[in-house]
Amino acid sequence: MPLDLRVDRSSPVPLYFQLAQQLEAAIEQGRLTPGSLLGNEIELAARLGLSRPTVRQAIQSLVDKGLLVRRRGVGTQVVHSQVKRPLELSSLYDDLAAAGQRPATKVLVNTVVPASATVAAALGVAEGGDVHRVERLRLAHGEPMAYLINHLPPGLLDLDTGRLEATGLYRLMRSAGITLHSARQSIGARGATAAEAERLTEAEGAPLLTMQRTTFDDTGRAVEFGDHTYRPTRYSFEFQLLVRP
Amino acid sequence: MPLDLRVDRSSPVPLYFQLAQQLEAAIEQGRLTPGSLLGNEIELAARLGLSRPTVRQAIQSLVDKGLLVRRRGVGTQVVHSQVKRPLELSSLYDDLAAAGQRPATKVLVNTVVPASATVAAALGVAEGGDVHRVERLRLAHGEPMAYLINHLPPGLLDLDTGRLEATGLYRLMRSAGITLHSARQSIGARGATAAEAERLTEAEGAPLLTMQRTTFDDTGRAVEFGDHTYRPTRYSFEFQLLVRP
DNA sequence: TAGTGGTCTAGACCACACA
DNA sequence: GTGTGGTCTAGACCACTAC
Repeated sequence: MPLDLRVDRSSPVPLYFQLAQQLEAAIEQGRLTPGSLLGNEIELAARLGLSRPTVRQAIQSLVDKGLLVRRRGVGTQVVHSQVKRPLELSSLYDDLAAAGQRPATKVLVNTVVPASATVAAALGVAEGGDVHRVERLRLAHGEPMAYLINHLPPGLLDLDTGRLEATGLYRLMRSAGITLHSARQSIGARGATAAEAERLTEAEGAPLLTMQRTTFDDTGRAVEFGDHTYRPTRYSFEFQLLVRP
Repeated sequence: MPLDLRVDRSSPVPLYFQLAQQLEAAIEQGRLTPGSLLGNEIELAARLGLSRPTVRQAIQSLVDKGLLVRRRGVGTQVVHSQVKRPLELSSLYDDLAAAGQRPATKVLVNTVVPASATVAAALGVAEGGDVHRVERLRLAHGEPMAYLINHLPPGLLDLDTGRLEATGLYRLMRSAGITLHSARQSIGARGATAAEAERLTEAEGAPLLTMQRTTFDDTGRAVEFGDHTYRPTRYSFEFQLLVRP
């Protein structure tokens, strides 16, 4: 049975987007099986009463997501799954909540401090100038999982301790109207210092997973610099990435 | 002075691609400065003798790369730098060579073995069936940096030890006509076992950075499963990522 | 109000894969 | 040869931003 696709021209949602959503849902629900051909663009456009460029735009967005593959002379095929979500700038809090881990946050430090050389360089502010410093302990099922140190430029955000404990930093930023654009990350490992060990209830010298990240908004301004340590027995970085064509 | 843009209609290179390349080069060379407006699409199209959709396609490709930002009612701006390269599926060998680290590879194992349960699940082959197993020690400046264990489905590739020592595994795959599509990665940390410690000239229990990765081609077939350990004093994962809009 | 990007149309010709 | 996606055109109207 052919797919039941239709678009609503009275909706404010763009036509290509409506089509892309329906195709994605069909793939997710298995109504479009991996490896199957989508049917050619011209016929699909005619069937839906759309122009070919509009149909192409819908298909292209799913190709960009890695769900479809196009081959000239062959057709458009559904990728043999394995693809779920590309790497994205998600907060640890949301990741944990999505995994059903009942995350909790304890804000241990929330203050304004003079910027160290490292922080100043990362945020593009003057050394010794004011920056927000936040230190948080992230727990799952009551067990410490990560220790998060973040620095933010002054005046960017109202960092309320209560809200920091109820949600993630990125969610706070987005709801403050900040458009996140890109981030530069470095992931490594090292032995825990005595202070780190105590915070995370590990032994001194125990292996820790570390991440440093600077996040930029769409004007190129650095909006956050994070220095995080994770207990590797409790957390690892899982992600999917697509090969640029 | 306005940008000197031009397209060659006799070239087999698509017009939108020619334009995108020139804009990207202008950004990279600073002839288009961060924050500057690109000028509206209709005028740009008229100036180049192109249609607006073609110009839009060029601009869109740079937006996807994170180099430009479009705002309705405002215009198209060059992002305030910081953006260099998105996360991509590169080989450690190429990364090291690009950083001028004179990488070297010692192939320690290159044979066919029966698939373990883990390998069989990752590659989608029968447990106990034949798979290629490759173990390599990666060195930089003569120092061990990583120990790489890879499994590949049988018959996919001619795994010549000489070529494995001269280049990276991904380069070999691509030159064999395999179209890499996506990969699923997990990055973590743990203490070194006695065997791992000896391979990497570390102490037993020393922190190691670990990565497991399964790579898929565009038909959805798993083409490689890697289990790698890195010396965190010598290597960390550095990458940039873009926020999906 | 003026200017921008966002969406959409109805065609056209070409390059490539496959039988 | 036939069918597919890849590229390109010359318009149109709309939504949002800034003044």
